[in-house]
Amino acid sequence: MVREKIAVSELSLELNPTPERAREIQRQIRESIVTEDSFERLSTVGGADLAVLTHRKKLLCVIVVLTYPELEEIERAWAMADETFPYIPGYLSFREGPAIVKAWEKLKGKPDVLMFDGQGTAHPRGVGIASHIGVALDTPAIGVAKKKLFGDYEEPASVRGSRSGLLHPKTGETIGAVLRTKNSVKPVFVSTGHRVCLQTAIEITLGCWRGYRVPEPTRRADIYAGEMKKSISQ
DNA sequence: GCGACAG
DNA sequence: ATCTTGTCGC
Repeated sequence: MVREKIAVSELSLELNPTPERAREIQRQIRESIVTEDSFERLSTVGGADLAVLTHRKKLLCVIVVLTYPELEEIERAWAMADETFPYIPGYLSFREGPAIVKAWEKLKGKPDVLMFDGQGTAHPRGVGIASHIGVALDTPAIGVAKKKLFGDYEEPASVRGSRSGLLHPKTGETIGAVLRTKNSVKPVFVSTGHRVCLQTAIEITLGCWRGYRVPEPTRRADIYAGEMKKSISQ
């Protein structure tokens, strides 16, 4: 069983996989995704985001850790990784994963749940970045994307907290939720990453609200990544 | 062949 | 993601 965990981690760290290889990795990762709550406590929430250093061909990842539900920052870590994979819809984790894992390893304390700027199970093959990295790190994770990648849905009511199901186009299975985090503002797409059920992922997303559409963990990480990028490229 | 298409 | 000023609405 220990051997298996190590094997999964190695899969996630594989760089520059061919399209076929990437699909094979996703098939295997998918089997390890846990869609039910599996964590002891929920007193901290982490948020990860990246900035691209185009000229240096590097990806800068920042992960912030906030207390929950107070949302007070207790740690911030960052790391840079070479840009070894292009952005291809459906394969985002292969591009951003390396930088995220490096930043994760720099954290003194790991958050109880990690929030990603992207999909979890709301993915063509059920393995969005939140699920892929969540499994690789074997940590609770949720996906909160600003746009849809896959699935059918109806617009949720305009009042904050309203939601509608994000369904698989073929099977009709619920793969995520379209959630209104702020009145009269475009909704976000929430889905299970790993070890957190959809219902809990929605609750956490709403619990991380500080008045903006994007929840605090990811929003803060995005701000810090942007500031760092600016100071570095000057 | 024509749209859709996380960051 | 990134490039970018003003502008419309609550």
